[in-house]
Amino acid sequence: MQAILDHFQNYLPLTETERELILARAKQRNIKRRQMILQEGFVCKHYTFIIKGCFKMYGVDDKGVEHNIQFAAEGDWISDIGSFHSQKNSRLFIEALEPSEIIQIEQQDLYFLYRNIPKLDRIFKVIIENKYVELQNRVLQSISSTAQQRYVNFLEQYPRLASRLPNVQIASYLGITPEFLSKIRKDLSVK
Amino acid sequence: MQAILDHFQNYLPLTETERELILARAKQRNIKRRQMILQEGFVCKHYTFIIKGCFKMYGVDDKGVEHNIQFAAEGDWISDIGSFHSQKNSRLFIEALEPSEIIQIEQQDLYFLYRNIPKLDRIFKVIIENKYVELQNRVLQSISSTAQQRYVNFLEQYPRLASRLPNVQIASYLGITPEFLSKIRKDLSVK
DNA sequence: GGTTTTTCTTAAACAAGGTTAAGGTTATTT
DNA sequence: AAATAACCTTAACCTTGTTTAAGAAAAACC
Repeated sequence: MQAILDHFQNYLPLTETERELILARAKQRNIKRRQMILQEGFVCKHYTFIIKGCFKMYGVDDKGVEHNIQFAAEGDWISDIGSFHSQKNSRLFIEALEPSEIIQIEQQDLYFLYRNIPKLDRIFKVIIENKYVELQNRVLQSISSTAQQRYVNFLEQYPRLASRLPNVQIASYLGITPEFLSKIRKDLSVK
Repeated sequence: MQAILDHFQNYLPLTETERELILARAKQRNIKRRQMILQEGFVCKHYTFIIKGCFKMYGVDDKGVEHNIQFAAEGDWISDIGSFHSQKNSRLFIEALEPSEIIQIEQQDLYFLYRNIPKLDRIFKVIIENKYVELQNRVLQSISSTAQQRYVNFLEQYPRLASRLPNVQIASYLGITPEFLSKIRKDLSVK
């Protein structure tokens, strides 16, 4: 549980009282591989912080194909922010790709923490600003680059993830078929 | 200038003192069509709020082609958040598509406001959360839908923007050529 | 109000990426 | 340890989107 305090303290120092408030409202869980912590049609009840392991967040199209919106590993947050705040049903899934350890905070608890620790507004503002910049780069890539460029870029930007994830998952993240990714990898290895 | 106070007060009420602090640090400007408020190779100095008019934010690839990352009109904020906070050179441009009126806050002034009005952390956290959700939907679309679906979706989601922008700009935003957008429009009109 | 610049469209040839199907390999599960 | 399921690759064929070029229509500028 110390992990989440350390995480916050990377951004701003916390007092002993603040740390206690947070710990009282954060719950630790173990998650099995393939287990889902959010499913389409349900409200996203938690902000989830990953201590260990790896998750994917994805949508499923009318043909039943999964499309990976995001990966998250140690030290990342994952949740469907839209559903979390609006309390409307999500159209997304969040699923463990590995056996994982997480810390979860429920919506009402997080709101309580925001009210009692104003610092947390700042911390989460900065966290999401960073995620926003990342996502914006991804949008730019997706409208301006070929699949091969996007793949090479993914390898450079997330080497740890790349070596840890099956190519099927990476292909889904890049918006291409596994077959085409296979071709790209062949082309790259020939060069 | 009242516009920016109204905007903040959509999120949370402000005291008279807070309103004065904000006004003292926000500067109003008029911008001509085609004028740039950010260019590649420069640091993004301001958070910009749009009172009237419309802007595009874009990157330019090695062939000199522009790729629109984002449009922003009345009531929106626009800035290269990454460059703004890191004070590193931006790789993006922000350019007026129409004669516009804006309010700008410099980095040091915004940081001053954050320090003196903790509420603003909350307000900007919520603003960027909303923008994050929007962007995430766009990523999902871009990895899961055809150009035609993305165009139809754009028309539905941003009807005001769609009728206000030239198709060339929309094509750039969708990640397709103007020629292909033209074909899509023809196909849609035949149905 | 006329001129220049941008915008929109069409079409043919081409490239990027998808689909289907099949076989081989590596992980997981029991 | 065997059996099942997931993963990776190849290749032929098909679809989606790009390129190039050219002409018409509409805006913006002076």
